[in-house]
Amino acid sequence: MPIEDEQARFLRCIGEPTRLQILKLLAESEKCVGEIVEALNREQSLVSHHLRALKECNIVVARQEAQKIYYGLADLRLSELVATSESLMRELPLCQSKGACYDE
Amino acid sequence: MPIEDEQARFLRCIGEPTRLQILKLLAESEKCVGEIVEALNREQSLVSHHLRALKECNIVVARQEAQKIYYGLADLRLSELVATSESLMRELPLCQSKGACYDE
DNA sequence: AATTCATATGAATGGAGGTTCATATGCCTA
DNA sequence: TAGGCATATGAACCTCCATTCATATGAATT
Repeated sequence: MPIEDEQARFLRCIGEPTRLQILKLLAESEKCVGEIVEALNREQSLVSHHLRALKECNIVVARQEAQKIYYGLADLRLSELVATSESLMRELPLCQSKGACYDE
Repeated sequence: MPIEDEQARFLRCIGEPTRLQILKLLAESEKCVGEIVEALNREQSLVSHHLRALKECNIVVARQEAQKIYYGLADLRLSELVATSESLMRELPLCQSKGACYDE
């Protein structure tokens, strides 16, 4: 199977709202599961499932400390990828011509 | 809804194998539907559906010339995004430690 | 106007994956 | 070793979407 299959898997792993929020959190600093759960206000099992997906794609690395497990970005360039994709999306042609889009 | 929803939509639009192939083709130069169909050896309707998706995300722009419709990248930085995401994926930690992965 | 070429559209199907619920694992303290 | 805290796992459900098939639109040529 061509490289595009793996690349698509990689991009889709990043391209999920909750996981994007997690990645933006981890771009600040590594965090344990409980901190992520609190910050996103989502179910613990949901966060855990997403962290598993990110880990399987090697986007995130885990470090255990007592009961807690700290997650961090596997590579600093991942936060750049997230940031540049966001700014690029905002600047796309039709977006400019139609005024305000992608409001927060 | 937060910006992450739109960003996820944008990244998932790029993160599909067939669409990635299309984007890499269009990174060379703009092409009409028939050329893309021939290059990818996929059904015409499938390519058309994917071009529609890319266009709705403003990733691609269309230009009509007689019966043919030429598609091109909406922004040159999109090909950079595709390329950097591929090289970044290849370099991720576990990938290095486990030897060859993402073979073509 | 009819036919052909180029592309788009719509419905139907099948599969992948996000979310929730319930439960399991594992580490720590008393 | 019991109990509680932190995280992971599995199944079930449901939605989204990639693909195919059949058909429609539209432009060019005769």
